[in-house]
Amino acid sequence: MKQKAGSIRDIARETGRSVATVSRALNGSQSVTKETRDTIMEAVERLNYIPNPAARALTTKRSRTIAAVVPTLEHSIFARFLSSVERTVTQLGYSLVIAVNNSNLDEELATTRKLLGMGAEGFIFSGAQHREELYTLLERRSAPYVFTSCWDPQATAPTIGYDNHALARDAVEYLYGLGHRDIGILHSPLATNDRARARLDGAQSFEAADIQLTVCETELSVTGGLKCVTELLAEKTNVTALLCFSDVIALGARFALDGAGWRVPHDMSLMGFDNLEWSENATPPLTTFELPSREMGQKASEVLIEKLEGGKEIEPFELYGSLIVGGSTARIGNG
Amino acid sequence: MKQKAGSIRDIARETGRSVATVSRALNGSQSVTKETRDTIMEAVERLNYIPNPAARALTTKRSRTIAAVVPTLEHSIFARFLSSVERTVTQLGYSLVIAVNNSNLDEELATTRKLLGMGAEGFIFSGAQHREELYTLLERRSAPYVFTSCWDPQATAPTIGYDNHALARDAVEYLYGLGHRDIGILHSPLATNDRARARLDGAQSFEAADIQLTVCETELSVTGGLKCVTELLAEKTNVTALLCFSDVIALGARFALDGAGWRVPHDMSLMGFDNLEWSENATPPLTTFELPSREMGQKASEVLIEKLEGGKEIEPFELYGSLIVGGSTARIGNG
DNA sequence: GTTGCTTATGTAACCGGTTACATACAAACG
DNA sequence: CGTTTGTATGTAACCGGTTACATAAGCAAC
Repeated sequence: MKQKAGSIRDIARETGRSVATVSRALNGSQSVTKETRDTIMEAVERLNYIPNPAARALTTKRSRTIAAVVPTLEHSIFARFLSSVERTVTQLGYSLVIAVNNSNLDEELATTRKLLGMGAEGFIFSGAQHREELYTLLERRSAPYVFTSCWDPQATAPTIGYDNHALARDAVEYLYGLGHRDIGILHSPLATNDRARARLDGAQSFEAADIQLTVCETELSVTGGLKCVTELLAEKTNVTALLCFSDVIALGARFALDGAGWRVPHDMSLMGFDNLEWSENATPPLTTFELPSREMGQKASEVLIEKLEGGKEIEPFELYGSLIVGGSTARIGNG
Repeated sequence: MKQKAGSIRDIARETGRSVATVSRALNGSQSVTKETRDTIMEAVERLNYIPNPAARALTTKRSRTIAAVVPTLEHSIFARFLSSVERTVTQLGYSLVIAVNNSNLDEELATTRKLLGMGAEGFIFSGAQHREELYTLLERRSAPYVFTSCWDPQATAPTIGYDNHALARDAVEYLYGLGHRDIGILHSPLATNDRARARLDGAQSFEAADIQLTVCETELSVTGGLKCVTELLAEKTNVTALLCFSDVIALGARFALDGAGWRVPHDMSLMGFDNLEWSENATPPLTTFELPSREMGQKASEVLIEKLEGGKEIEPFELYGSLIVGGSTARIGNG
């Protein structure tokens, strides 16, 4: 039935060496004759031996596993980020365990406990807002962790990400610069997401006597954006530009505008956040922010692993988004 | 520095019981007095003890880890699938390790070897086309595995998925039924993807004397669809309907049509595959196939875990897609 | 009060690696 | 030639759980 997977002692017996020598050969210690090593490797190959990871982890106290906890997998922005985490982690000889917290901090805490109990050594979280117990738990186990998708040097753990507040402020400034004075802001739910909150705060921090912001909270989805804009258009509105804090919402907004016969950017400027793949291909292409998700995934993985390998302290690291100007925004009056 | 995480012997010492009793209490054996159990649990709580997963895995020979190997994480269709795998696996007390093979079978083989060496017990792959060595490897370690996103009772491993061939054939039949005789087919690369191949074969298996298929291979992306259709429109074409084997490609196609001033469905019918979130919200909504990704993720996880727990053999399982008729396709002449 | 049975707990072996320390043998040196 | 030094390998303890088996205590039955 379940044949016991060959152990290091089988290889030792097979080659007439001791387990210590086999172990050394496998781990590339240089105090092993080339000849011995070859004999051993040949047997390993032939018997298709794979060292038992649990046994190895037990002695070395290393599982070489990184855990990433994200709010959801349903949005490509996280998929893109995770893809880069996966690549980096794999390249460095680690594995990636992925868990979803459904934007629920208590669920996140429980999940993290499970992940620790599963052997995860380092943790990547989204955002800087978490349960106190989470920190206690991780610190007691001295597991390093970082926060991503945000930038805040004061946070409990090192943040590896971009400054949502500043980016949102820049977005408003950009629209203001084009002459827009009455701007609609579409953001995803604030309750469970400190990044959304930071963006909204950032937008509102832009000061000008004659600016007017109409804020609308909606579900983070195409449908959400669509509904929200449909409602907005139903009432008489003076809004000349829509700033969506996610391209997904912007796509919904775009559909709503199309459906109502509003032309972009002639009748309404439209701006997003994330630079998803479709954004640059839309007609007109969407003005949006390119967020450094890939760099973020890579950097977060690297610093965690450096910390695990060399004990090197993790420093917060700021990444920068860049404004991508597409044809979906226009100077007012010039639409 | 790295304080040694408390062990079961610490709990034993703390409570004045033996390690065996502590272990029994933790694992819910009923031959432990309620009183003893309470004492132990209290100490566990107080000292924040988490059993060492490696030690546990070493004796029980169980890691409770499932691995999912997908071609890429960059497409939401996989994210949606994985999201459901993650949920199911977590609910059943397992963890999910995710690996990406970049649509490369050799990379997949190497990755799988690594995952085995990391302790994964069960495997979920995409498609039914893999290296021979993969099967040998998994069988030698008697690790159960399933193929998803396809349906083929003859495959090397149980398939949990839908019949791409039949779905594609149905799609062509549907368009034919609307009067379309000259249909453009946009599919993703065949070389590395047996699902794409099955869909194309399925489309071509629809027999009618007067039907004409124009086949075009393109990258699986918005840009891919856009380029492909732009080229198609550049030359004079009689195609009246475009069938895209992915909604992502269909979105690119849609942008190309918009850009060239072709109205959907008046000048061109457009049909996709996947039913991504934006599809139903587009104006007009996209005609597409809803693929049961979530059910697939759930089912695949369940059968693997049942096999691991109870040794219950895994049976192939067919899931069904359903045609979603949107306004993007119309009877010819009625556009 | 001896025997037998049940139940709660303890002792110690074991899982499969890694590694400190011991050993054996060869080359180098005086 | 004896001693030193260095290199390749072996022996055995250890990591932190689980569990077969041993033991002890409690209780009923004769």
